[in-house]
Amino acid sequence: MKLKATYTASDYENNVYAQWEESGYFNPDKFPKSKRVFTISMPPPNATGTLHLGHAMFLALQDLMIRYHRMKGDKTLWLPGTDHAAIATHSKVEQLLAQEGKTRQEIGREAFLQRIHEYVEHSRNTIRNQIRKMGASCDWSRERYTLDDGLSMAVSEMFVRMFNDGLIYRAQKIVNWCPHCLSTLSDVEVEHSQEKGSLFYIKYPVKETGEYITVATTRPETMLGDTAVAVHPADERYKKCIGGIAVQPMGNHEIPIIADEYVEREFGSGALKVTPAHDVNDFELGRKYHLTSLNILRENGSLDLSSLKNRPIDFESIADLDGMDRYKAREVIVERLKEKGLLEKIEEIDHTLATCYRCDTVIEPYISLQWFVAVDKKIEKYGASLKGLMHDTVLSKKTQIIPQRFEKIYFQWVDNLRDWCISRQIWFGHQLPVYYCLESGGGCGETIVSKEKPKVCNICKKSVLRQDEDTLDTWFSSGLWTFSTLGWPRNAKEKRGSIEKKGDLAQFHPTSVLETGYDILFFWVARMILMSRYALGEQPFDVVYLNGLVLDIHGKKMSKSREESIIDPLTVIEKYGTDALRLSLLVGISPGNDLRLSEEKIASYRNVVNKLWNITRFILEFGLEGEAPRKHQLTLADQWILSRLSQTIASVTNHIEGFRFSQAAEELRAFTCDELADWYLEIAKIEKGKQMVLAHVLEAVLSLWHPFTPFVTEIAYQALKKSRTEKKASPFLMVHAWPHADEKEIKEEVENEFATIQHIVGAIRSARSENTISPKQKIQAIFFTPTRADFMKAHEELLKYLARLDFVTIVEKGERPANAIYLKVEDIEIYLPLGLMKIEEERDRLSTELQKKQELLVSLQGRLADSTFTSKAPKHIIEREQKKVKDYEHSIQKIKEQLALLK
RNA sequence: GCGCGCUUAGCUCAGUUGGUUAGAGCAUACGGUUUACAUCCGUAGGGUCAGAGGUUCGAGUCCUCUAGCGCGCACCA
Repeated sequence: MKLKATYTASDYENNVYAQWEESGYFNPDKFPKSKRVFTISMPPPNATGTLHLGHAMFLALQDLMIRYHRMKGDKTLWLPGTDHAAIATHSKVEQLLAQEGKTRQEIGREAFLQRIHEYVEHSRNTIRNQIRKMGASCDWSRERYTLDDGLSMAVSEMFVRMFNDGLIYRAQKIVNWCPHCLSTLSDVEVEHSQEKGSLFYIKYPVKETGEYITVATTRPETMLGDTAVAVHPADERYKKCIGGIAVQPMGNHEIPIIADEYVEREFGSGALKVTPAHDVNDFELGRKYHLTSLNILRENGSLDLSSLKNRPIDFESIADLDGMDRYKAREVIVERLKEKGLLEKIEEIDHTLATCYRCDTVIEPYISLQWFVAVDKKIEKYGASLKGLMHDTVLSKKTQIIPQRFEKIYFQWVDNLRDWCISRQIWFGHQLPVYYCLESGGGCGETIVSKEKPKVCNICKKSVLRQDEDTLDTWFSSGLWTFSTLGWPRNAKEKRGSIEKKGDLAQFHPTSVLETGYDILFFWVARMILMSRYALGEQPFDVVYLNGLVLDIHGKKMSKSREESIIDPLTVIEKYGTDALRLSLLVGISPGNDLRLSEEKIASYRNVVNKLWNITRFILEFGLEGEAPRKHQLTLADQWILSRLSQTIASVTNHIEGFRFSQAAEELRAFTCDELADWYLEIAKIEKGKQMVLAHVLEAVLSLWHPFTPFVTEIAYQALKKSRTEKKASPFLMVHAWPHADEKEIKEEVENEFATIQHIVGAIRSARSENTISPKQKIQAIFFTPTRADFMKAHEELLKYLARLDFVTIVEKGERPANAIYLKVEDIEIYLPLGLMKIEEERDRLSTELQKKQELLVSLQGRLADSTFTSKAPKHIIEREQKKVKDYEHSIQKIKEQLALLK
């Protein structure tokens, strides 16, 4: 195979992926003998839109782990899929409909769902192909979708079980309502943002005294639903009004003035209007004081005054507000209050605004009959509540979170969790497995919770049953993801209190690692823990690795930033290759910390990929059918690279096991570029007989890189394979054994000796550069070494070549040359006698070095003179410092001598 | 209000259990057609590790406080 001089990823990647996929090695069933199992459930991308850099990052991270474990010989499953993402998909398709001038209500539930399914099928295909573009080696044969029959069945099963255990209930409560999505939202789906807003001070006449009581509110439109005014019982200002009647001026509604310690005297006017139907706290007050709840909002956020019609108020004066949008109504009401002289003032304040996480619409607290998961209720079987199970899973380290600081955040959230509202009023999703026996059909009104639609009511035996039209929170089904995808409940049998798993569920659950962005820790990770502990009594995963978010160069979320700063994965893949993109998302990052990605960074990793390519090209051009050198024929350089390779294998493996992927890659890059390419391959150009070592090192290096840059390494490996006649080659690098760190190859002495060579060469190169001696100009060098003349002689040719020397003299004793550049490496003195040398500059250089060394010596001597240091520091630290003192003293002496010679 | 994170070279960021003179990539400067790679090679410059205090023989690393930035949670209308 002839390789091109530069690696052009787009020429190869699609083809390589197709070969991998066709080979069947993505499927763990191909590895029946493996004992250890490694599983990742892929976080299902939404069934909307396309792949963005966040996806690219998690795909890169997970594929890295998956490929590493597969090469290690583990039975490795990466299960892909997509999430129906109820509200997100729903509103996306509604938007598309709107472009055609239609609404979902017009076309009806059936037709609308059909439209969604068509849309989802199309975008799922797009997503699948984009996941392939990233090189993700997931098992497509096990791909799942949250609305699959099996997964839908799991959802119903879970709902019924939780209902039967009393963990799911229906109740009338204040919920978060999104007037745009026309649905409830759970607490996590509400975002709180600090905004500037107006606090309106409104005067309510007090009936008894004819005076006014001023209330403060940010939402004047809700005053129509006021059923009380509340003050603090000890507030002197209002004491006399307590028990009286205030007149809500919009419609002259007479409402009681009550006292409760909940009211903060310092905030606003110290008096609070109570609107039980539209505020959580007011709802509580309403319950406490048996106040009426007046719902005055429609689902779309416009005013609904029907509940006021038959009340003793002046309805006519407000009738025109009916149907008006909440914000318009706010303006109108404020205007009218102004006219009546009842608006005391408007104060600008900072307050928190609750918005929908999907559409940014301001949510309304809304009284509604909804379904909830009880998180505090004790479950007999476990002797703990769902909240307790969630807390325990992380506390007891059944699941470990990386980075650890998120454990604290997790606990804080779990411990403050309130019951989870799970019913949604949208059409797309899992319809609740709840049936009502219709009274209108002559039935008893019973609520029946059942996986299948019952034929008749189990109480009255009437058969007019209607399924609840609501659908479940999308995170309810996502919560089951780790086990519903593995065949739960079919693969789990409960026997005498314990659960017996079989099939995929037995093999792959609990999964090994859950890797996702920290932004869905609560939405998803916590819910999976809840569901798995409840359904299976075990954690869904042993480790949670949380990645940071990908930001643009300005530090903004890509999803929220301006168009021009968005990097599209497909575009950069086309330009730089998938491997380069993957590296840019894997290196220089740490878990839980955000990443600012620039195109320059991707380009720089494209260069690393290209380096790998050229290393392969160079080695292959050597021809690899050489004779294996016997051990004693290995040169210093050979032994050195083998030693360094083993060290690198050990270190990279260790870092990957410890989830320090960035460090693993950096060490690998340092080995590959700085040691293998810059030193060993250069030496290979003059030392012959390196074929076996080169092939061995190349194979190991490609293997180590494979989880990071699967494409280039696979192509290189295939080329390597072709140039060898070795029988035992693997069909793909993807399933090649992970390199083994051979401890016998690690030789400290060899590394030290080679380091000496490197230092000598480095010193000479540096001196050459400082004296602007062209690299092509060969110079001569004199080495003075009383103890290492043999060593120097042995490596004379190497030094000549690397340091571009034409004449070398090695002497053990005698006079030092005057007027030469003086260098010293360990106990080897180097003199570069040169006419070109500038004496003044050399003197400056030596003086600077002398001064630096002297300063270091003084500080070292000070440390060693300190008895607390010598008595408390460990022995090896002290010895190291003592050795350094000796070295410095010697160096200083030599530099002084040399300075004297320069006169 | 409670909590978390960040602050290290011009830029983007690493830095596991405290221990050589704190690292990388990019950028910059200088020099280079050395039988892979100019997507290259060699060399160099560049840091009071945000500030103050503390623990320690020793702190970028541990503790306390302060400042700036970012984020999460939270029912003050």
